[in-house]
Amino acid sequence: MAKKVVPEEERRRRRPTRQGVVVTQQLIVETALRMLHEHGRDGLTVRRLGLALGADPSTLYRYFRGIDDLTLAIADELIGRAMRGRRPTGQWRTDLREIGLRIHTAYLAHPEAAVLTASRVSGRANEIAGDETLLGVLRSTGLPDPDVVRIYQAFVDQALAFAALDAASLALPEAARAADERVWHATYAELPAETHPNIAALAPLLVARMNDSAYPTALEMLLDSAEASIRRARRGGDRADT
Amino acid sequence: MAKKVVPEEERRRRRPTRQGVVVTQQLIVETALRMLHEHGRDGLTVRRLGLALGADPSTLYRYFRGIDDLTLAIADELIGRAMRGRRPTGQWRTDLREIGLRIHTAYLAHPEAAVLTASRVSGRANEIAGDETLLGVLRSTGLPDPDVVRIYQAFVDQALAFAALDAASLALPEAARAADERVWHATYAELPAETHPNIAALAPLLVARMNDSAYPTALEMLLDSAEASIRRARRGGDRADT
DNA sequence: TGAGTAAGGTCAACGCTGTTGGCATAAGGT
DNA sequence: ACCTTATGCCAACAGCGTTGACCTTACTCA
Repeated sequence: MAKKVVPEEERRRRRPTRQGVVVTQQLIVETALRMLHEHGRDGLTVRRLGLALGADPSTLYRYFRGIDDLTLAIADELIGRAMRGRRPTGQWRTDLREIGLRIHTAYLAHPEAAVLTASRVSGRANEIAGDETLLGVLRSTGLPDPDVVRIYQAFVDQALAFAALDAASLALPEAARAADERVWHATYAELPAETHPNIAALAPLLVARMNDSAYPTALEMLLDSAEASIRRARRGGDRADT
Repeated sequence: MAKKVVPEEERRRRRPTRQGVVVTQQLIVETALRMLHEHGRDGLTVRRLGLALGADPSTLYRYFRGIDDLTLAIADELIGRAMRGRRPTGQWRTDLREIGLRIHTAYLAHPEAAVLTASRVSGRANEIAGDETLLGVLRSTGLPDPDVVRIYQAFVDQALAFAALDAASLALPEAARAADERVWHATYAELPAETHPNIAALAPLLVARMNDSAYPTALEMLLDSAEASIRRARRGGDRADT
C-alpha cells in the first residue's frame, strides 16, 4: 500500500478506476460532502465513499493520509465556500458582518461536515486566505495590533462556535433530533407552574424561538464592542483598552 | 435481551456482576466520564465500558436504551456539576456571569464529554433545574417576557457554543491536536510578508493568544447588552427594543 | 421457611468500521 | 517500444454497537 500520499500538484498518471472514474482530491472532497448530506454525520465511511466514488475503498489512502486528513480538506473546502464570491465594501463593520454571516450560512449548509471540522486548523490555502483577509479588514481600522488580534480571535471563535452548535443540532441522526425536539413539547411545555413557575410562564415563547439561531444577535454585539474600541483608539492615540 | 430499560427508581433487585460490582446508572455515567478522560473522545466504547465496570458489555443495555441514551445522561451530569455549589448573590449580572463561567469551566473539565453533549437537550432533572434558575434570574430584573426569552437563548447558546468549541480542541486525539498546533508554528508563523503581510505582521501575537478562550470577553459583551435592555425596560415601561 | 417469578448478568453472533500489505496493471517519460 | 512505478484492487485484521437466547439468583409472598 502507499507509503506516502502524492501531493495533488505532482500527480502525473491519471489512471481511471475499473468503473472509469478519474479520481482527484477535489472529487473525493465533494463526494464526501454529498455523502455527509445524504447519510448523516456518521454516514461518511471509507467503504461508502469508495462505492459512491466508483473506486475501491482503499483508494482513498492514495489521496489522503486517512480520514483525519480528509477531514481537514473538507474543513478548508467549507471555508473556501464561505468566502467565495464575497464583495468587500471597504466598510469594516459591513464587511465583518457579511463574513460572519457567510461563515454561519456556509457551515449550516453542510451541518454534518461543520460539526466535524469547525474546531480544526487545516493550515490549507482557503483557511490562510480567510485569516489574511480578516486581519486586513481589522487592521484597516487603525486599531493597535493587540486589539486587532483580540477582536480577530473573538470574531472567529464566535462565528465558528455558533456555526458548530447550530450545525450540531441539524446534524443529529434523525431519531435523536426528533427526540430532542420532542423534549421541548413533551417535557418543558408540560411542567407545572407550582414546581417550575418560570419555565411554565415562558414555555410558549421558548418553544416558538427554539429553532432560531442566536448568532446574528451575538455577532452584532461583538461588532458594537469592536466599534467602541476603534473609536477609543482613534480618539486616544495609544490608549488601548479600559 | 432487555425489551425495556427499567427506570432507576423502580429497580428492586441489585444483583452484583460476576466480578462483584453493583451497577447503577450513576456508576455507569461516572465510569463513562472517567473513560472519556483516560482514552479520549473515541475511547468510550461499550466493550471498554463493560471492562472498566467489571461487567459484560451488554449490561449497559439494562440501564440505558443505547449509547445515545447514555450520552443524554452524561449531558445532564455535566450541567449538574456546573450548577452544583453555586452561591447566588441576588445581583443578576454577577449571578449570570458566574453561571456562564461555571458552565464553561465544567464542560472544559470534561472536554470529550462536552463535545458529545453540548448540543443535546436531555430534558432530565439537572437541565430543567438549570433552565428554571436562569429564567428566574432574568425575570427578577423586570424585563418583559420576550426579552427574557431572547437573552436567555443568547446566553445559553453562547455559553454552550464556546464550551463546545473550546472543548473540541482539547478533546482531539493527541495526534490531531498536536498537528493543529504545529500548523500555527510551522505554517502561519512562516508565511512571507510579501504574500501575507497581515498574518506575517501579527504572527507572534496570534501564536501567543492561540490557547486562550475568547469566551470571557464574549460573555461580558452579552451582559453589557442585557444591562442596556434592562435599563431601557425600567425607564420606558413598555418600550421593548431599538 | 420455602417456592415461584422475573430482573438482570452473560454469551455468542451479526454486520458494520478504518486501515494495511501484497499484487496487478497501465500511464508516461525516455 | 520499453521500463518504471504510480495507482487501483483484493483480502484480511481487530474492534465497534447492538441483539436474542440463556442462565442465575434476589426478591416477593405464602
